[in-house]
Amino acid sequence: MRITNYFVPTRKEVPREAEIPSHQMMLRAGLIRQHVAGAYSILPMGWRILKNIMNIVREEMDAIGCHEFYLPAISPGDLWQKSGRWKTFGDDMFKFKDRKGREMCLAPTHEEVFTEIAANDIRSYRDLPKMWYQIQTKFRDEVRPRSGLLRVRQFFMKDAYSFDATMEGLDKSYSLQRGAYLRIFGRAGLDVKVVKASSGAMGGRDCEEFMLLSESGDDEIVNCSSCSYASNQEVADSKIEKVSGEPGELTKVSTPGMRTIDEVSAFLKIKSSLLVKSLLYKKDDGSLVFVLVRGDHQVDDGKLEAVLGDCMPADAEDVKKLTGADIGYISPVGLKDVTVIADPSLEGMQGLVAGANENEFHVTGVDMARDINVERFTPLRTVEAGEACINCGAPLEVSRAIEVGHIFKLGTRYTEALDALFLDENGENKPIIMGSYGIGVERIMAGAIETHFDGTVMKWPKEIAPFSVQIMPLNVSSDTCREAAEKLYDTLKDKKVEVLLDDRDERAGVKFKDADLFGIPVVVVVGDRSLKEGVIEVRNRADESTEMVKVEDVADYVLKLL
RNA sequence: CGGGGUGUAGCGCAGCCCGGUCAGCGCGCCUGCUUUGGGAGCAGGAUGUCGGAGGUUCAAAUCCUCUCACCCCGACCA
Repeated sequence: MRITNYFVPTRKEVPREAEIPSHQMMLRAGLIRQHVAGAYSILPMGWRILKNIMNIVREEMDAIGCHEFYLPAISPGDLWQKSGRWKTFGDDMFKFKDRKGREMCLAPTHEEVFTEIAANDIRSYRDLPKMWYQIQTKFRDEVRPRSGLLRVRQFFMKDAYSFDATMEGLDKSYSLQRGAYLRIFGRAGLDVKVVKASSGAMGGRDCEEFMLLSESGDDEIVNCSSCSYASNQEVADSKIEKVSGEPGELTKVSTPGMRTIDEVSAFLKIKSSLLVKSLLYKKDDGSLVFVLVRGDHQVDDGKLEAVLGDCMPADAEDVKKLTGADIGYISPVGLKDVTVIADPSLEGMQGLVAGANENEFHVTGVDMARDINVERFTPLRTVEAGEACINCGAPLEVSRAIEVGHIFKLGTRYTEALDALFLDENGENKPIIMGSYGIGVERIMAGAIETHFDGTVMKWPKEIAPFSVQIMPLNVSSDTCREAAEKLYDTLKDKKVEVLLDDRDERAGVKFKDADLFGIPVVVVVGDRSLKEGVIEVRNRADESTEMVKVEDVADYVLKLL
C-alpha cells in the first residue's frame, strides 16, 4: 500500500475530546473518526486491524467446531417480550416501530434470535450439541458512551452460543469456548485475567469475564497475590477479621448533630468498625430494604444489585416514614417488619452502635443476633486492596480492568421461555441447555493500544498489526533513495508481505513521527546516507533494535523477521 | 438521569470577568522558491453564520434566558 494512495489522516495534536490513551491514539493515527457520542467510523487502517482481530476469532471458533452464522440486526419486539428482556433491557435497547406499527428493535445481543432458530430446527438429542457464532454489529443505547471505542452504542460483537442436552455437555462446550478465548486474547497480544463475575441482565448461573488490566477500564477486579482467586469486585469476597465490642444492654445515647460514621465514632470515642452502617434502599417494586455493613466498610453497588436487582437509595421522605428519623440516625434496631440484609462481617457481633431511629440519638450495646432480624448475610462490602484472600489468606490486589470477553452458563432461561425443546433418549421433551459467549472486537483493538502505546510510540502485536512492514524512503526527491525503496516494496509485495510504503514527499521527521503512531512491527528506513554505505536500516519495533543490512540482503532479512 | 466541564477557521487554543479597531494566534491547507535522517525556511494566499434561538443595549463572541452537542465522574455492559 502506498500512503499517497491511501487514507491515513494523522494528527499532530491530541483532539480535545479524547482522554484515554487508546482514544487519543486512534484519532491521531487516523484509525477512527467520531460522528456522535458512541458511534465511530473505522478508517482503512483501523479496519485492517479489526479484520485481523476478526480473523483470529474466526480461526479459533472454527477450530473448536463452532460455526459461523449471520443474523439480522433488526428484531421483532414480541420475541423480546417472550424472554422478558423487552423490559429488562429497557431504554438500553434502540426500539422503533416499522411502517405497520409493529414494535421492533436493533438487537443488543442475540440469545433470543439464536434460540428461536434452535427452537424451530433442533428436535432431538441427536441434533446436539451445537455451537454457533457470528460477528455482527450490536446496538446498545448506552446511558453514557465514553472512552473512545471502549463503550459505544454500536459495536462488533463476536457472540457464540452453545446448545447441549446435558449439564455435562454444557460444561464441555463452556470449557471449549473458554480455551478458545484464551488463545484469541493471547494471539491478539492481550494478557487477560479470567475472573468470576455477575451475570446481570443475561441471567443464568456461572459466568466468567476476561479482563485486561488497565487504568482506562471501568471495571474493578480483585485478585489474590498468591493463589488463583480472581473476581470482579461485584461478586468479590475477602476474609475479614471480626470485630466485636463489649456485650451489653441496648442503651440510647444522645448524639446531637452527629450524623456520619466519622462524627459518631469521634463523639462516642469508639472505633468506626463498631458502628453499623445502615442504609435504606428502594427496590424496583417499591419495597424498602435495610442494607447493613460495618462502619469502616463501603457498600458495593455491584454486589447490591446482584442481590436486590435494580435499586436506589431511598429518598429522605421514605426514610422518615419508615423509621421516624432522618438519615444519619436510622437502623433496623427496634423496627418491625423491615427486610434486612447484612454483610457477613457483622454476623454475631455484639456491642455495636446503630441509629436509634430518633433524631439526635444512637443506641449502643447492639447485638446483631438479639436486636436485628437479618434475613440474609451476604457479601455487600467493597473489597479493599490488602484484605485477606478468601481462599488462602494472602493479600488481595484491586485493579481497574477492561472487560474484553464474557462467557455464561445460561442453562434453560431462554430455551424455556422460547420453547426450544428437544426429545431425549427416553422420548421426553426437555429444554435445551444453553451457554453464551461474547467478545467485544473493538475492545480488543482499544485494549491492545492501552497496553502497547506509551503516548508516543505504538507497538502492534504482530498478528493484529495493520501492516507487517513499513518502508520509509526519507527523501523521495532523491532518485537513489526512492528507487531503492520502490524496489524493496515490489519485492516484498511479490512475497505477499503486507507492506506500507510511505511515499509522501514529507520530511524525515514527519515520517518518523507518523511511523511511531502506526506502530508497524518492522520499519525499513531508506536514506541516502546509509545507501552510500550500501546498507539499509531495519528497525524491529518490538525491541526498538536496529540493524544495518546490505541492500541486496534486505528483503530476505525482513522476511526472516516476520 | 444526577453532578462537573467545554463549544470561537480543518486541528489545538487566546479573547468573555470589565460590552465598543476582537475576528485573533499556532499548526494544518493552497501557490512559488529553497530545503531533505526525527513534526523545515522565506514570500504570498484562502478559510469563521464565535454551537443554536430569543432577549438586554446605540452597540453582543463578551451580559441575561432557553436550547442543542460533546467530554469527564456515578448507575449499565462486549
